[in-house]
Amino acid sequence: MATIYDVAELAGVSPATVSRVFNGTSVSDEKVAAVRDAAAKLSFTPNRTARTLRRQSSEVIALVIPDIENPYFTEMARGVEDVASEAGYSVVLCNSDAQVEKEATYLRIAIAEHMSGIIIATADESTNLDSILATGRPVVAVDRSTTYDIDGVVMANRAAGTSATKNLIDAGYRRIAYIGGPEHIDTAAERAAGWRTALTTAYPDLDLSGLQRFETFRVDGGRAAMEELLALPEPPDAVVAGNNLIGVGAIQVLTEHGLTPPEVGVAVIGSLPFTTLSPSAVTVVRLPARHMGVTAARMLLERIKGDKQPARTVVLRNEVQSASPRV
Amino acid sequence: MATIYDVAELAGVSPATVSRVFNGTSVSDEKVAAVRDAAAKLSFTPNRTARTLRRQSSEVIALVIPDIENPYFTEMARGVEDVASEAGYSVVLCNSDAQVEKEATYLRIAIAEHMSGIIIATADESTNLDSILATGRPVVAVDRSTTYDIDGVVMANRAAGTSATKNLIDAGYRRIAYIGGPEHIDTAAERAAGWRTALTTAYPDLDLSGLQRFETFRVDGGRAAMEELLALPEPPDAVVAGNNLIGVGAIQVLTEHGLTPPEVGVAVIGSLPFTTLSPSAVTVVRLPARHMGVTAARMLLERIKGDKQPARTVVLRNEVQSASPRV
DNA sequence: TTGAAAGCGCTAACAG
DNA sequence: CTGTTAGCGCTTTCAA
Repeated sequence: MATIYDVAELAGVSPATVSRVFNGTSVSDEKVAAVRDAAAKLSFTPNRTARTLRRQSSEVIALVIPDIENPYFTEMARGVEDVASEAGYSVVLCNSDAQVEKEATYLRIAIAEHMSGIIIATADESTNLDSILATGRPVVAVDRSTTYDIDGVVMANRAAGTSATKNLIDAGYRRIAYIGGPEHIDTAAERAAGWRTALTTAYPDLDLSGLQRFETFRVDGGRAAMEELLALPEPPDAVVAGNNLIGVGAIQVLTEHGLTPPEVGVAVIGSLPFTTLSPSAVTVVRLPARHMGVTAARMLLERIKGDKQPARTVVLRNEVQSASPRV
Repeated sequence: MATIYDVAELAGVSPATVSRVFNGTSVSDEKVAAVRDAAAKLSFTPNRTARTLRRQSSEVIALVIPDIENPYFTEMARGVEDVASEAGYSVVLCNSDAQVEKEATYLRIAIAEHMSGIIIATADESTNLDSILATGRPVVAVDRSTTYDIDGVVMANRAAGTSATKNLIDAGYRRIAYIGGPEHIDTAAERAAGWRTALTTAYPDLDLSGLQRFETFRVDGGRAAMEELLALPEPPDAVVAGNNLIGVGAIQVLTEHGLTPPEVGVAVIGSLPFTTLSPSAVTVVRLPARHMGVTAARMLLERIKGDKQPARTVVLRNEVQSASPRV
């Protein structure tokens, strides 16, 4: 690997000049040319590690998510990546697997590797951001809010819960169950609150007990909860799924029981990019995951550049795509 | 940020001793204790950048994939990550977006950041690995084979094409189309070859012209091709999808046309983790993506540790999950 | 505009 | 077992 010294020697200049050429500070045209020539001849690539050590920061941002296999998060990652790479930053994707310890490890690595910022969808409400914040690095929370005073981008979760439920109500369903993620994740709690409000407003006398399930935000969570609901003495006639994967699990179980969607109403909070369902069978509250990633990345980049305004939280609107009316 | 000098001073030892404590070389028990104490007091985290610069290698491996939104690749990433983090390595996920230029950028970063190895599913047959190989870094190819003499892990692609097709033949279909990825990607070509062999063996007089489509390995590719096939004067009565996303697209279009699967036979090469189809409607050739990631990571780690045996290629067997027989 | 020189924080000889 | 010391390759004052 050629170093800046090799290039300097070949170009007949000082190492400092080579550095300047690669960092865009003023150097005479001839020397620029000479340096570029020499660099090309030696196929020189600046050593980022050395630069990082010297500068105490690197053009890398960490994106920490709880489930890399969830298309919702990969779609978000796409958004982050597009903005970041546009700005010359690379993105390190870290999968916390919804475990606080794994997450802590990645946070430690982010510090030790001098990464310049973090975008994080926390694993848990117990995620500790103290040490990372103590280093002064900007952190943007996505998808889930935190108790810290930092920038955030979230979905309109309560509204999502409400519109999903209302949609089902308008379609004529009544006993509408809700399957959400872990209760202590605010995203899940908010969506559940939206469901409860919509339902009790429409049917004040409906007994909600047994109709609400908290599960993992995964396909198996949706499956388990749906099986339970179906086993109820008085099963629901519709269900709101708290996220995309729960929706998939619930629909799978319904299908297996011969209850293909409009028969039991289904509304899913989150898109189902890879379903093969007829698009009109299920109500989908689209969550703009890519947009969330884009927004978070932009905010982070501004902070990295030194923006000092008070912490902001952006709430992203969602869009309901109704199922066709029940026949 | 505390440095080893701060820790050394507080612990009353030399910086070298601190370094030794954190790298597991022999230090007397008392000093180890003193150092650990001091480190804890200062909440010291070793600076990885400095270590990397000094050691000329870091415990980071790059995983370069063409589509981060494809569950096949994220499942693989999971496998890589599990093995890597077990061994104390972190994984940087790089999305080449099937573009050779983006891929080249990431490869350059991998060098410049001293990453110790690369696992890559190449974007294209024109991917150039020369410079990365010139640095002596181990590279493992996954999913797609390359022209380089390096380790690889691939699926039994031709066999996958054959069994998918045979399965459909056994179910009584005859005009079986094939929708695959770009012809110049060997994965796609091999699967197509398997389809062709199976079909011409069973029906030597069948005219295959028009029945074969090369598209992008994405949902829209599957959709477009399926629409074309359906518009044929003599449309196929079944279709083999060359990967999971193409399968999703094809099934979507069929559903929209009222031709739900067993009506038109469908076999998909690759799993459909998020479909809501009744599992018995479609034949799935399961590709062990996670296992591919695990295998690749293990091979890479061995190479990093200095394994010098000749390049190996591992071919992973797949497992067919048949649709129920046509009624 | 350019060069000399001093580190960034760590590791690895080399002595002791 | 432990300390001293010389860099890894780069950036960035400070002078010229």
